[in-house]
Amino acid sequence: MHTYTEENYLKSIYHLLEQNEQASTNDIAASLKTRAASVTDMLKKLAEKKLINYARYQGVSLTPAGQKVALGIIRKHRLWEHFLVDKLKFKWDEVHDMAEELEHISSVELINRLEQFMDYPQFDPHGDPIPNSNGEIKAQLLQPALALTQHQTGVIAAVSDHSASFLQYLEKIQLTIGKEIKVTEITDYDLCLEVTTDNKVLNISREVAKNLLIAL
Amino acid sequence: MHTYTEENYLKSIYHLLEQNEQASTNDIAASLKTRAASVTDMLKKLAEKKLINYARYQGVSLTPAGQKVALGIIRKHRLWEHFLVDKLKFKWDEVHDMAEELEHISSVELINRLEQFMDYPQFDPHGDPIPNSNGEIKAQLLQPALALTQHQTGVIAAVSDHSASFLQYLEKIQLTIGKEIKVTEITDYDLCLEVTTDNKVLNISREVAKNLLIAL
DNA sequence: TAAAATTTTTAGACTAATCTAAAATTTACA
DNA sequence: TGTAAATTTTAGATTAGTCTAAAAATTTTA
Ligand SMILES: [Mn+2]
Ligand SMILES: [Mn+2]
Ligand SMILES: [Mn+2]
Ligand SMILES: [Mn+2]
Repeated sequence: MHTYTEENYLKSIYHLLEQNEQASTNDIAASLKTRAASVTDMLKKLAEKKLINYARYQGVSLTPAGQKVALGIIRKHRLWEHFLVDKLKFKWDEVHDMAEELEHISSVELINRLEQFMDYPQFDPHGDPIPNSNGEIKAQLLQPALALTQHQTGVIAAVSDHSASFLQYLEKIQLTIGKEIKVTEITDYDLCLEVTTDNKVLNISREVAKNLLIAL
Repeated sequence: MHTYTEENYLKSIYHLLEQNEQASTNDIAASLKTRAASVTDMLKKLAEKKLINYARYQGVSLTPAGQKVALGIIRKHRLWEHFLVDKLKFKWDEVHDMAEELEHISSVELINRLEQFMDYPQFDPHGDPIPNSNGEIKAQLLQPALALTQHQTGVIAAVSDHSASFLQYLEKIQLTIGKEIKVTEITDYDLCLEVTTDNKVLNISREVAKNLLIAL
């Protein structure tokens, strides 16, 4: 169908447009660890195949066809991550690189069976929603823990930093998906939040609170 | 480590040497659906990397390093096939093409966990032995059902034709792995064998009997 | 054992994806 | 508003893997 590389470009563009409302040539290059000149070449090719809308110097958007491909890859990535954690007992910080390979396994039937085998999970190990087999994805209503006011309570639903070091840190301090936290104090002078969970009191930096997403 | 293509060449050479004691340039080209000229190029590259022993016009053999890579790919192929049949409930004639892709997923830890998840299976769905994580593989003692004499009994252990049509036929007549069969009559004039299994009498052609492997 | 047939290798070209360096265009701001 | 800075595109090369056509080597066979 499409090459491994084309799939990665489409997924990358999708993710950039999720956050930035803009997917620039340089941003795509950075996210794929390649060069802007290479990106321009590929954008022409993807436009030729009607997977993106592209005009020189004007940035890109995904066509419905391109969006469908991107969501198919994201669906596979997240279902495989769920499998690795739920069935093979990997930790949530260990699965991303394996899923980067597994997401390109072409069979749609395989991924549908895998989904059934795991009883139709709705979220991946990092709290991200899993698109269904029609490419439909539930928008999540989330806010950073940083936005919580004093004495407010919330449930950790996802993370916005997927780096292994951040995930390992959260694991260590036991701030994982599903945990309820209460902001017991906000200290202005040292930029930290005091949160309480499981009757334990923790101090987390504003940087950590920014990347910890709370269900609305 | 090695490219997808290099891995396929090594696996192909391994399988050819299993059967033929010779892996010719043309045989490799046929098995990989490519051209002899392309094979020669790749053989030079694999020799450069010390994965095969190669001298112009003299054919090839695998070095210990090449053998190890080949067995690693075969291990992954067979474990994934077992997963697809045992856990995802695919039929034995449906899994080969998916395994051709999955065998190139690089993580060794992933395949070891998958093996553990399935309780260390010894054989894939077609009766082929699964190499262990050290690349050791048990040699199977098998003979074609065709070699059975009248009134002799044997257990079906594997197949030597892996085509979907052959596997579907065996499924239909219920001659599957593990079944005990007894040769009740050998008819010289129409080239068929009469076999009895589960108190049912079946007639199978010599071609089918040739590809049905019996444990010794 | 020499010609014929077959197999294998070489030569030269093509595609997908990448790169560096330079040119073109857009954006920022003095 | 015009110059400087940043971004993006083009030009020209490179690498892995593939191809066809032709040459070289081996094997078969008469
Ligand atoms: Mn991931
Ligand atoms: Mn994830
Ligand atoms: Mn197979
Ligand atoms: Mn098999």
